This record gives sequence, structure tokens and C-alpha cells, in this order.
Amino acid sequence: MTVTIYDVAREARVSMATVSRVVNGNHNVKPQTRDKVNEVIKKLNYRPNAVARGLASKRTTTVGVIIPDISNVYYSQLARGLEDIATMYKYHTIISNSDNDPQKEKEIFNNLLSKQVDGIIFLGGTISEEIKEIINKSSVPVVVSGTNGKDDGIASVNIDFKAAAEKTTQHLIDKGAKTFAFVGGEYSKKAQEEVLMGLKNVLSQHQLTLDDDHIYNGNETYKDGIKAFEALKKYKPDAILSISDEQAIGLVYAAHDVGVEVPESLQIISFNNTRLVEMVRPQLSSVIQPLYDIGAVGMRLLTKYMNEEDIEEPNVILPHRVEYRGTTK
Amino acid sequence: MTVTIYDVAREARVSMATVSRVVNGNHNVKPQTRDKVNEVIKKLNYRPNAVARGLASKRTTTVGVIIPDISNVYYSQLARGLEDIATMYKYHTIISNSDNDPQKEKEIFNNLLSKQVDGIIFLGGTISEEIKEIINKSSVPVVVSGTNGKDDGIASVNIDFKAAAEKTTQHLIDKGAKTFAFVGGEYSKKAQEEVLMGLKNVLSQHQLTLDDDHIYNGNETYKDGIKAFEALKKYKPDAILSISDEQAIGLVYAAHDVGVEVPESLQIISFNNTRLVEMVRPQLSSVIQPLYDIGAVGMRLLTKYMNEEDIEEPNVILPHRVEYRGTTK
DNA sequence: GTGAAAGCGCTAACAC
DNA sequence: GTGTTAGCGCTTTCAC
Repeated sequence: MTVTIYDVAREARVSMATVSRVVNGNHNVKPQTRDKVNEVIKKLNYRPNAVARGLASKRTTTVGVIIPDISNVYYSQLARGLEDIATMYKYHTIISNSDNDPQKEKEIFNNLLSKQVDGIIFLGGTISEEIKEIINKSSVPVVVSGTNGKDDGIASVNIDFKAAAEKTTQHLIDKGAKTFAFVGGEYSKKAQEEVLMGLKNVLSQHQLTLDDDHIYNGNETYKDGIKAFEALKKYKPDAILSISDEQAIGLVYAAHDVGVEVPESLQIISFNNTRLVEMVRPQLSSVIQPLYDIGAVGMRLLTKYMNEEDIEEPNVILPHRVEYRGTTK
Repeated sequence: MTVTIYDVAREARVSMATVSRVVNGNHNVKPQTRDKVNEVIKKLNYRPNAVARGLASKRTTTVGVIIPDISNVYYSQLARGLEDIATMYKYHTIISNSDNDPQKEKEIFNNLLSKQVDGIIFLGGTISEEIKEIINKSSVPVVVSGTNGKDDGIASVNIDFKAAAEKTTQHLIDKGAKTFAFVGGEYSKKAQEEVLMGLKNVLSQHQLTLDDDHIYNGNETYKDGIKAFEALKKYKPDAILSISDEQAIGLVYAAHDVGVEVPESLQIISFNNTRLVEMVRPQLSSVIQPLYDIGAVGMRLLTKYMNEEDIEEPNVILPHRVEYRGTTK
């Protein structure tokens, strides 16, 4: 019924080994033989069974992707970058949503290993102790995209959030901001730490401080941004740094609704730069994270590990830019 | 090195078959034996090899997903629904981006088959003749989510766009609209046809017509929405139906920028209802497509096919609602 | 340049 | 309830 390598071999009057060589582009085949085999392959409509190949060769050309939420704009852009490079290198991707839940992350990791993936890309703003350990013990290479894994000894690709925060903070101060606030969530712990560090650094250089009450932690959605503004407005901040675009958009509209003018009385800047930024008025000023590239470079790095190529630098920092659009002066 | 079923069998002093039974939850095992085997499994940290299992059983518990663009908000919400149900039924999903390119769709389809997936979910607004044929000849079940496959004899899950268009058109006419326009793209061909049919139906009931010049076809992005407005403004439409949210948002802002007031002089309604709708001001009136559910129900339907359960209805129509927010009177 | 044959790790009859 | 055994479809030595 299903045509196998054996059928092709018989029909082409060669051995299975030869067919295998042809299919895998091995050079040690006489052109004449190769042509004959290819002809039979076409005639019989032979399609190699990747599962059998995986079992015999111990390589599945499949990588696993652990992602918090594929319906989140930020992560889906990373995923697209990942996927394109995977396809380019002939890998397939098995994608599973973790909701940032360490327990689920662990389960997914084990399931991926049982599927014999050749490597794993981990997305998620926080690397829990348990996951860190699992990654470090993993039998296949793992790369983290969008989060810095350097301190945990994990290969990673991301941007320098601290530098970005310093740059934007300086800009906001130059434009007259004195009272700052920060809006984030629990998903992007690492990035958040870096941003807060950069923010506080520059603030202290100007004899300014960030009160703990001015830090809001939520769930990084649009609605949560509205809540964040409600919580922060009593402090009358004149500049807010927001980790996520969705939250920032919530801030913009919540401010607008109570008559706080953006950017005149309140400047807002976000650290995501998803395609949402230009779909708001005023358009959102933001740190341009090259999301697609962060995914793409992460996958490229993983292919290097999987093919045992030389790795110059396991912790890649991609350049960022700050785009001052309508929500800053 | 890697622990196999054989190692477990030897250590537990039983046969491989028994270990296999325990691992697969087969009931014909004495509780005592079961416990012993489970103990050894834990002790040896045995993890079944899904690839070997796939080869032997001819079931991979993996489904393929062909998706136009995972970074598109509309599709990523479908994908999340899909994935959750797949996980619930213990399937993994291999996701590949097609960019709506029939050639790529075909390649992906073949690659998925060679990976021996148990079923395939196809997402894409258009089902080309070639793909239709491939699906109908497929050795594994295929379900289309978000597009009606009924005419093509393909199992599908979506909403009734024609009815939705009729309802919204009537509403707009009730609110005084006389000159209509339509903005769509080439990606959602099927839905678009249905919407246009419904629109024209109701229009003709009111002795109104939709001029062909009033139909704009683009690429369903925010920027394209701006272009669409540029192209249509000379006709001074007082109501625009838009297939995609992103395009609709472009329309809103383009209108705003030239002083056309929404919804006072121009009403806009979109057919997507992604999470974008509330992130604009005024908030977008839209047909509520239950995106998550369309994905989820599609995957559920696929599991029925894969398990050879009875199918009551291969072409599921999910209910929709119209939410009149800020861009309609 | 090509073939023979031994697995890869598991499932699924079938026998007992 | 449990064991034996023959594959699943391919890759990969090792000969020749």
C-alpha cells in the first residue's frame, strides 16, 4: 500500500542502501544509477518516512518551541522569525504554549524530549530555577530567545534592556520629566529587572528616585494597562516606562479618558514595538526590539549547536533603537 | 546510555510487552506487576521514545497545522485554540507558515505527510484548486478552520459570513447609511464572497447598489487600510465593511486624518474581532468571530476523524454576534 | 560505486 | 496475565 524504500530498490534493481544514498544526496552514486532511482521514485510517488528515518539516524530534523502564548503579539512575532529560519534549515517546529507556568514548561520539555527533538527553543520572560536546571541537564541543545540567559549559563538572544532604559530615561528627563513610574508584569522578569536598573541608574545621576509605589506589576494586557493607570494616577507621574505595548496602549487611553494629555502632561514609552505601536493615536513611542530577528537568530544559533558548528558567542545581544513617536515629547 | 524499554524489562524481570502494556495503560496487567514496572521506570528515569512508538504503531500523535502567518493576530488566536485542544487530546502540533502561497501550502502538506502526522488542520482564506485536490486525496484527515469547505467537500469550521453581513448592513442602513464600500484582500476569498453576497442582498432590498469601484482589494494590513481609504474617499462612502481589523483600524485613522468623522460621517465595521478592536479609539464595531473556538472546534473535529468517531456534521457553523462599538452609530 | 545485514526502540499479534 | 517474536521503514557500518 504505502511505498517503501524497499519497493523503490526492487523496481530500480538496486539495493536499499543505494536508494537511501540517492534520497540523502550522498555523492557516492553513479549518475546513471542516480537517475534511474530518481525515475522510479517519481514513478512510484515514493515519499520517505521521516519517522523511520528518525529512528534509524537518531535525528528527527524537528525542534521544539516552548512559548508562553502564541496568541500574544509579541511572542507570535518571535515565533515567525524562528519558524522561517527553521524552515530554511529544513527543520520542523513543534510549538507548545506554556502560559509561563513552570509546571507546564517542565511537562512540555519532557514531551519534546520523548518526541526526540534535535533541539529546543525556550521563550519566556522568566527562567525558573527548575527550568534552568532542566535546560542545563538537557541532552539536546537549548536556546532562549528574548531573555538573557547569560547569568544562568544558557545560550540566548536578546537586546540590552538596561542600555535601552538608560537611553529612554535620559531622553524623558531632557524633555522635562521628573516623576517616573514603571509598569510591568510577572512574565518578563529578567527584562524588567534590567529596565528598572537602567531607569534607576539614570534617575540617580539626576538626583531623582523611583519610589516603590510607582512600580506597577500586572499581567501585560491592554485592560491591565488601564488598571495600571488607575493605580498610578494619584502620583501624577509625568513619564511612564511600560514593558509591554498592550499595557502601554491601555495607559494611553486611560490617561486620555480622564483628561491627562499625552505627551504634554504624561510621556509614555514601551519596550516591545510589536505591530501594535502604530495602530494607536498618538502612536506609541517605543524601544524597537527586533522581534523577528531575535527569533530568527535564536533558531540560527540552535542550528549551530545541533550541527556542532563553532559558537563564537552563546549570548547574543542584538542592537536596538528607540523610536520617539507620539507619546513622548 | 539512553534507557530503553528493554532495560526496564530486564531490571523489572518482566518482558518488553509487559512494560509496553504498563506504559500504555493496558488493563491486562496484575497490579503488583504494574507497580514493580512503574518503580523501575522511575528509578531508571525511563522516557518512551515516541519516534520508535510511531514507527511501530503507525500513529505519531502529531498533527500538522498549515497557517498563513502565525504573527498575524487573527491566525495566532485560531492557533491558540487549536493548540489547547490538541494538548487536551495528547497531540502535538507541527506549525508551518504558508503565506497563503499555494506552492508553499503544497510543499508543507507533503512534508507533513512524510512526518507521518495523524491529521492536518488547514488555515487559509482561500482553498486553491490544487490544494482542494490534495486535501481530498489525503491519506490522513484534514479539517479547515476559519473558512467554509462545504462546497469543496472538505470538513470545516467557521461562521456564517453572509448572515453576518446582512445583519450589519441592515443596521447601517437603519442608521442612515446609503453609500457603501467594501475593503478586503486576497487572503480571505471565501469569506469575502459571502460578505459581498450578504451586503448586496440587503442593499438591493433597499434599492441600493454597490458599485464595483467601491470594492477595494489589498493585503489586509494596517497600512493597506490607509491606502484603502485614500482610494475610496472620492466616493464619499458613509459606511465601509472591512474584512480585517488591521485594515479597519487603518481606515479609522486615515479618515480621522482628513477630518472625516467616525462614526458621524462614516461608519466602519470589521469582520474579525481580534483583540485589536478595543485598542483603538473609537473602538471598532465588529462581527464577533469566536476565533479561539473556531480553532478549538476544528481540532476537536479532527480528533474525531483521527479516532474514527462518528461525525454528525463535517461542516460546522459557529454562532456569531455583532458588537456595535464606537465606529458605528 | 554498490550490496548485505544488523539494528534503531517500540507495538501487536499470537501463544501459553 | 505474561512472554515470544516478527516487523515498522529506514540508516549505517562493513565488505567487496
